Amino acid sequence: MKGPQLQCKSMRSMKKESIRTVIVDDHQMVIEGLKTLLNGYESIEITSFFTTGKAVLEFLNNQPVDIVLLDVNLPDINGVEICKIIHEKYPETKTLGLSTYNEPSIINQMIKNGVKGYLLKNATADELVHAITQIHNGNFYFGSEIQNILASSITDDKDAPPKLTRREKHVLTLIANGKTTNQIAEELFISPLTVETHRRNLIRKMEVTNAAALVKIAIDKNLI
Amino acid sequence: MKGPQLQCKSMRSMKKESIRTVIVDDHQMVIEGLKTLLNGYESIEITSFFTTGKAVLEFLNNQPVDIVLLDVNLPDINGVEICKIIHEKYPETKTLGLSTYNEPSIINQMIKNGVKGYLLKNATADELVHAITQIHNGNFYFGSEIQNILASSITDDKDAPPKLTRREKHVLTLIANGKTTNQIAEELFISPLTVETHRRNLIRKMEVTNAAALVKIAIDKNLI
DNA sequence: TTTTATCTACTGGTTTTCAGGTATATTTTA
DNA sequence: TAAAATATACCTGAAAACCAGTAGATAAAA
Repeated sequence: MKGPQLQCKSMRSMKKESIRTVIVDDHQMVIEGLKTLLNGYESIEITSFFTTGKAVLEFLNNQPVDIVLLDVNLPDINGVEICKIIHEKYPETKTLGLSTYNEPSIINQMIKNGVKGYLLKNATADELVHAITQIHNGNFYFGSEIQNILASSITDDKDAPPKLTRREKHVLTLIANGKTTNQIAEELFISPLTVETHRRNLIRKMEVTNAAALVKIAIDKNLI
Repeated sequence: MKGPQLQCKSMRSMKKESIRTVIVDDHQMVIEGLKTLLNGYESIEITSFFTTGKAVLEFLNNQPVDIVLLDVNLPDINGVEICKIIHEKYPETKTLGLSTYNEPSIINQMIKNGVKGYLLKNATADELVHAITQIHNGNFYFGSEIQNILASSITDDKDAPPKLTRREKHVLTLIANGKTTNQIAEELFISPLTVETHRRNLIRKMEVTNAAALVKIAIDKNLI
């Protein structure tokens, strides 16, 4: 399926229309790696690269870009947030998520925020190029590992965000810090009985049996 | 068992003697990045690269290597372990730790296991080369960020490993899973009273006041 | 403007944890 | 081998957590 569909595209410009791609990653080594991996592929042009979310958003303000290779863990802005901003402000620009770890909840959030594909950083050059090409053609691309992760996380329905209220999150944080019901009540200027209620609701919502497990699950789900 | 490197043995005086370096990282992108970054430097020769700990240990069995660029997070063997093995079996070979995150406890363990230097993956090419050169000359090299991390972690004395026993770690894990003292006792075929003792010792050692905080701290310190 | 969600508060009860101890057999280490 | 660390076990009593149900006051959403 690779092959002679290159020239049929009814090009807007002359030559081969290359896919304008930018890289966002806070690690120089990864940036270099990506540049090297994509070096031999003429269809893809690395327009620029950035180590912060702020920088790439500024750039997009002035320059049209086809694909953003977006690392999830950035120093300034969360990758999930950047994803959202990009797709709201620049609907033409497509994002391909990249990360080291395979956290279903993050991937899910990225998808909700409009990411068009997702790869782990151990991807090969071919896989990377394939992903970029697919996404540029309006398709989605998720590596097989990612698909497995997503599939299992959907069937399990596990990382479904249990929708904690603001107050509950606050109480949860205090519980995780070792505060007792009475201490929490003092701190929040409410009755210990109320704190008990929140505590109960947290344990029920998170489907656990005590505070220790509650804390663990909460951390697992990045709620703290 | 490979033959054809025999004649290279006595080439100290030929040109500049290059530093035989191997890369261990499970991410293709990082490997490519490292190769690219080190490309222009003739003094450093990337002999080979690996994506697993097992592979590099096998290689070292047959080939002498000066420097191992060692990622901490590998799929099979823990980077900390590999470090230890390498320095025990191949004292001539020096390791330079590489990782994304700056976890003082891990860096400390690596140092204990003989690592000669440590860099974050956002290091520049110059920094990398400088580190490799320094280490090859018998010095240590730790990036300024790492030094800060180590300094603060020493003064804070915070991540001091509270030295949990095997049994205590086991109990800790079960507590984090929401098990009660009695359930744990059943599972481990010991008296609930014993479990209570372990629980109390855990809470004392970790300097917290209850199980919820215990779980949080334990996760923070990567004990679970 | 209903309806829903959230925060708040209470009663009454059971279970679990936490903090002080003590103590013995086994394993590790110096 | 002697000493230290570890794993095991027990006791008591107080504090805290947990369970189940109810319900009023707001605040947000339909």
